[in-house]
Amino acid sequence: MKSFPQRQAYRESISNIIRRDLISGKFKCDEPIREQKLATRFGTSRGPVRDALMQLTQEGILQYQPNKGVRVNSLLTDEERDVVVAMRLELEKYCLNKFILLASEEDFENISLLLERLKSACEVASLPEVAENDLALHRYWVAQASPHLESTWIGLSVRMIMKYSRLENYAQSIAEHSRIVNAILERDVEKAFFYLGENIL
Amino acid sequence: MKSFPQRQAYRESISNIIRRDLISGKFKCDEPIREQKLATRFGTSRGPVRDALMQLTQEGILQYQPNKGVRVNSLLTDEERDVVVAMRLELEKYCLNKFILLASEEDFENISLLLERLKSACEVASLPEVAENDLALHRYWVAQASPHLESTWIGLSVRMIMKYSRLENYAQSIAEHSRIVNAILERDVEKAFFYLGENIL
DNA sequence: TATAAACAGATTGTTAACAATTTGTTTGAC
DNA sequence: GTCAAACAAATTGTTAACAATCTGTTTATA
Repeated sequence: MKSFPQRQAYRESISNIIRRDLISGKFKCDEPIREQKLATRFGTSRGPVRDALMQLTQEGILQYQPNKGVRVNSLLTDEERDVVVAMRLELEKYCLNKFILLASEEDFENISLLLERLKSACEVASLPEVAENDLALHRYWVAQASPHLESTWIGLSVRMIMKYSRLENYAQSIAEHSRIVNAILERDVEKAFFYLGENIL
Repeated sequence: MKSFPQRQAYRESISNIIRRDLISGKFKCDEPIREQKLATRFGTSRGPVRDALMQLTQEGILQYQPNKGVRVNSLLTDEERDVVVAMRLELEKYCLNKFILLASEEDFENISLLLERLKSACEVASLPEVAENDLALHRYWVAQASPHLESTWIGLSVRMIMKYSRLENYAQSIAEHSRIVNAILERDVEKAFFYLGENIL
């Protein structure tokens, strides 16, 4: 496990919150996003907000136009989503394999905990929370296996979820992730790959 | 073809220049990058420079630490590079196929021009220029086929090149890209895929 | 009425100053 | 001399003010 930086930068906290709002559809598509409004909401000046918006632009969720600010980007086409799915799967398989080979007991405890959190979110049936915990679980093994590729992974995953989310079927989501985590705990790479492929599509 | 935004934002121009410097290795690995220094160099204040640095961080070229600024990120491992190659190939094949189906005469002229520029850069044998024109050519069909995925593509491609560049063999680079472009002009998808696969590895 | 110019308001872009943090150096005690 | 505390310099983080740009409305003119 890695220790957190002393103080997480404003931009990170802010972009995380805005990203959650975007995933849960709190902003309409093409609706302009105003910096001052967000600044007052977060109790900061426009600077850190601009940073956060720019980060989300780079992730592909928002679209930037000079002198006009950012808007919610249009969704991926079906074909683009297929490509993104393939890329994410490629990336996550690599990470999952490496994670299984190197994971410590502490890692096992952590993903078990993250799985429990996902189950709780599913029971409450709150879509944004389910999405957040789903991503957090996957993100764990990506971050452990390859910090280099973590931000690439986020961009792919968030846009995948925004385009079309299978998360509404909560029971299925629990089942799929339980199978993946079990395979990891048994250090069974092939099985983990199989269930991951069933989950990411 | 798309028209450019009225005025390209500072951040873009600046990050493009810094990216080129990074590709050509003007910054040592782990060398800290100072905002003020760049600001005076570009004749602006630190604001736009911070934006540019943040964008490059998001692309994975730089690494950010709170209160410590950014440094040149460590290179991908061999395994990570293989994954990135596979992802980029997946993405670029999709774009190339779509581009071949939809390209206009003007598009053909544009990629022919970009190919000529690449040849010129190869004759001058200036590595950073070769790299820039190589990327510019590929970027053209990516941007035309899928603006949505353009920024994802940049991140993958730049880090691929930085890890290990086959660009030193200028004659080969010319040959490979000529074959790809010819296949495009003939609208021969299979052939284009084949030569693309030989080029991206 | 239709069109275009002029204006006013809102919003983004940039800058410089200030605050907070880190980093390097000096100082002092042992 | 070694170590640690205190200080100084450099650097990043944040803010508020100002400049430039865009957007919508009013007004003048034909």
